[in-house]
Amino acid sequence: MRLDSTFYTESDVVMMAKSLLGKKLVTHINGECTAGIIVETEAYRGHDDKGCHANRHGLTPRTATIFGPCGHVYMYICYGMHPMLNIVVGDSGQADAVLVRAIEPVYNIDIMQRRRSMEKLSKSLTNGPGKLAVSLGLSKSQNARCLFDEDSDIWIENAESVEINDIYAGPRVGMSIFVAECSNWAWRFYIKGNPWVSKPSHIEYPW
DNA sequence: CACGGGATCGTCT
DNA sequence: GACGATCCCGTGT
Repeated sequence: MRLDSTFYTESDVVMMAKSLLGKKLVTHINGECTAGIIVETEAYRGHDDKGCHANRHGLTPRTATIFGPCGHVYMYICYGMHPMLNIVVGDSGQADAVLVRAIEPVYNIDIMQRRRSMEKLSKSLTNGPGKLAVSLGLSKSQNARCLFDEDSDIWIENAESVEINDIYAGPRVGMSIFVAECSNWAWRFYIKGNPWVSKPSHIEYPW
């Protein structure tokens, strides 16, 4: 059962980044269904966060999706080749989004491996934002897709319940600590001890 | 396992 | 024309 529009009415992007942990992310692309449990996320907030595309560039053709309605997907290409999956948070005009940084593969894992050209199963299948997007068959063509439309090719389902004590928080990845003070914000969240998390953080904040 | 460099191109200046 | 919310592979330990 895909989560309906009410799940996406949470307007606090940091709360949403934590709520998404333990949820099942499902795609149905080219007739192939694959899924993984979200184990790592990052929050990006438009109005005061220099790490957020919407803040750095304002409203442009690319960032328009972030300024659009909640529950839609913001896909963009990083470093010219890596697709990134984000979930838009907040009503139109509120330019916030959650980056999905890692999933634990759970359904049709062999198909996910094929998409990544991986013969043997290892954590490298989905322990990074570009990797998980490719494993799920996602590309920029899913940009602005609605997660709660019944005929959408990507959606989210309830799966595991994650206690607040099982969540770690730390600084986001890829933010230069010398450029902006928001690089210190502990807006990267992951399930404590999960082996599919993208990279260990040396500065971790248990609750 | 840690580190470093190269790949590669859409997007914005 | 420069710059990434990254990944992969090579090298060295």
